Amino acid sequence: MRCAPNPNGPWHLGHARMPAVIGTYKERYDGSMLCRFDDTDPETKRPDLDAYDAILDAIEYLGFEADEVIRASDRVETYYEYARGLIEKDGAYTCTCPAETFSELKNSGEACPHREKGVEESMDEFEAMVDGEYDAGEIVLRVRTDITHKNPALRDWVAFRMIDRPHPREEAAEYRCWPMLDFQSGVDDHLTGITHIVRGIDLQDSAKRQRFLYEYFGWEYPEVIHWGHVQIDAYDVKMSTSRIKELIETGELDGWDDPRAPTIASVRRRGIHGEALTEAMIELGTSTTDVDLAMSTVYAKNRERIDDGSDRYFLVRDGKRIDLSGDGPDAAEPPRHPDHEERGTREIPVEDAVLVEPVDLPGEGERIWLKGLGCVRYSDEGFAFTGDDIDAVREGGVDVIHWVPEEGSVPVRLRTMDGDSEGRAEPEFADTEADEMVQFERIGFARVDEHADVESVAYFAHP
RNA sequence: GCUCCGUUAGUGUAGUCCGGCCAAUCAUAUUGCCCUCUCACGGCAAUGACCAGGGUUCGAAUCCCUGACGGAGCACCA
Repeated sequence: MRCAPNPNGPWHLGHARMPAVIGTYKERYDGSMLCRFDDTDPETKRPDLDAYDAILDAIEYLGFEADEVIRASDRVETYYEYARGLIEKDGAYTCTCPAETFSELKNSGEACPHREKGVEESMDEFEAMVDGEYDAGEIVLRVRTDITHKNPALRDWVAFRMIDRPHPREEAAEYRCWPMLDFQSGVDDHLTGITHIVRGIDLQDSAKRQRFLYEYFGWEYPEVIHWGHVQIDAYDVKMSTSRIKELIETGELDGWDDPRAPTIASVRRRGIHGEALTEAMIELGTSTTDVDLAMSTVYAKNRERIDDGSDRYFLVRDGKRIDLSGDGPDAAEPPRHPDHEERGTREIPVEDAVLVEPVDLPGEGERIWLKGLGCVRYSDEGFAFTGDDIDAVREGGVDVIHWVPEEGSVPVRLRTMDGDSEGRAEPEFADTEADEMVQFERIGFARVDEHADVESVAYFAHP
């Protein structure tokens, strides 16, 4: 099976589906995965040189490795060879009709005058195309199918066209005559021994077009299935490479890994495991209808993977400072993980003030339990220890909240899909390492990104 | 306009090919209860679907027809 990305930019979340599915099938049926970069359009879908590696990296993140990696732009001579073969079989002809003219003829089921030209003339003109003697738009090589086919999409489609702009890859910069997807992909699928093709419904007619090619060459067409588009809830940004690129250029997104971007790089930075994404993609199946993937499914799968390993910390966002008085402990020592006593406890020293989230503030005169520390009563003087024991909580009268000490807590920027929020975390949060997953109690899981002098940065993964 | 394809709970999915075992599976979501010094994890429960109408049949989510709705292609993009 093959994954045939166009390296015209880093991947968005929808792209994860292909490697997820074919990687899973490959493992299940002992198959092989080819990653073929279909980079045959230096103009409209111009390859991005950084994207080649970024895509391979994304595949690895999703939990797979391609058995073989090839680039269509390295194989142009091969495509020329098969084009010559096709012309010899009288299966293709050069055509100088302007696109619009041909389109009108085609739609009324009429052949253009070039269709009847001889093999020799087409061959000569094709060689001239290869030699770059034409400019873009002047000439194309068409596959002779059935000009009266009831489906207009299949009538004499274009196999090669001229492109003036050099390919960004140095190795391919000299070519001016480029194959279209249907030709290139069709030839490659056969040559590389692809047995099963999975692709989007937008390419439904592709298989039908390529069958004409396979017919001429006497090849057997692979099994092919088409799936619908994936949309993901939870994002305001449309899942489109060009759209995301645009938003980054205008500065509305910080980059491909901005938490608001529906990209692989983004969820990766948030600490979502590639395998969680893969599993969610697998469960979507391969139906031809459009599907909506709920991010909550991805989160649920990720939570299964990270909950056990994520130590707990307190983070207070937009903290409100409250004085603390009365007779209480000097420090709280809550467990690092409620299910793993052996990991020990955190130490949170407290002096005479704490920060709590504004929404957690109890009403005047009411009690609240500062987790790990004790019960306090709120008044205009601040919090005062009441000396109640934990039964106050067990009996249901007092809510438990998280908090941080005013002294010693560390500033944290929490980057989320809804924008950044600022807060302070308990002192030991400073000891976590970049890339570590933590759970901010009563907030959710986050990936530690960096500890800088001014503030620490964490990326919010999910509740 | 021409040509394809699809429609099971909020979301995804199983079942549809070979009609009965389907008063429809599983996951996720939501809600409630239990556990708990987190609104995590875990346990229990509840909610919620076969697009519509005809036909065939003893029997239809499953077969046939019509309609509605949705998607895709008809590019010198992939």
